[in-house]
Amino acid sequence: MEQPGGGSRSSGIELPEDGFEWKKYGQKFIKNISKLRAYYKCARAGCSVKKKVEWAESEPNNLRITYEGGQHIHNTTSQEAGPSRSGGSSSDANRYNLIIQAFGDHYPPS
DNA sequence: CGAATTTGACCAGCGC
DNA sequence: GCGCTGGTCAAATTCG
Repeated sequence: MEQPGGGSRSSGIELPEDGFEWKKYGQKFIKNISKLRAYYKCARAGCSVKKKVEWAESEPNNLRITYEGGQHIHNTTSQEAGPSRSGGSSSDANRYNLIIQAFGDHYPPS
C-alpha cells in the first residue's frame, strides 16, 4: 500500500545524513506538541549518544533533530562517518552544526 | 541467514 | 492520591 516496489519500513520520514550511524529504537506521537518523535541511538559500540527526531505528521519536511549524550567516542576517523571534521575539533559547535545542517540555519527558532 | 526495523506494552515521574 | 505523559525494552517480521 505504501511501498510498491522497493522495501522500506520507514515511517515515510527522510532523515538528513549527519555522517553517523543510528539505530531507531522507538517512535511515538507526542500530544503536547502535536508531533511525532522518533528515538535513535548511536549504533557504534561504546557510544551512547542519543538522537531525537521530531516532525509534524502534516509536514514531514520540517524535521527537528536534537542530539543528546555529548559527543561520539568511537573512531569516527577510522569509520567513515565524520560530520564536519574540517579541522577543528568540536564539542558544542558539533551539535549546532548538525542541527543547522538539518534545519538550514534557523535554530533555535527563539 | 543475519541484520535491521516496527509496533505495543510497561514503568516512572510529575502535576493538580 | 490519582491520572497522564514520555521514554525504553522486547518481540516479531521483513529485506538483501
